[in-house]
Amino acid sequence: MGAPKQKWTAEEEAALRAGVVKHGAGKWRTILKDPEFSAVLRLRSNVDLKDKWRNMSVTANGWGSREKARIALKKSRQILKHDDNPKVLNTEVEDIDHEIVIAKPPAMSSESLKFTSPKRSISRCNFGSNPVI
DNA sequence: ATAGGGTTACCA
DNA sequence: TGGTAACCCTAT
Repeated sequence: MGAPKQKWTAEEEAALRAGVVKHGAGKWRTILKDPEFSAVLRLRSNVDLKDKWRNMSVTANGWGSREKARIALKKSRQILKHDDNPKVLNTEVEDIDHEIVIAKPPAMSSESLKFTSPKRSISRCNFGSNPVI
């Protein structure tokens, strides 16, 4: 009956950040196995790490909040049937910069004396390799 | 084991 | 009452 919800503390967030910066995102199991982080993330699970990282990335981003979650929640607060989506023409690609070097959803404590990246602004080097016409 | 989705609880 | 944070379950 004791389940007062485990609120994440700065220590946990720091360990999570360090783990992702050291090993990389998606390697929760490895991070959790690390004795250094396991000291703090000892009661945490791989799912918890992913959950926190997920919530953090979404909350500290362009989304005023977890709008996606909020919308899905506000929209119908319950999973709708698969409902067939006409799926008109869609030539848009998902893009998405894949992992690697994509860490640090929140802000840094006090470092980065060069890159002043307030958030994650992965400016692509322009892929439209279309040299004139 | 990892990623995604959905649900619940707590706080403002 | 609303929004945010966390936890559990399912699928890949």
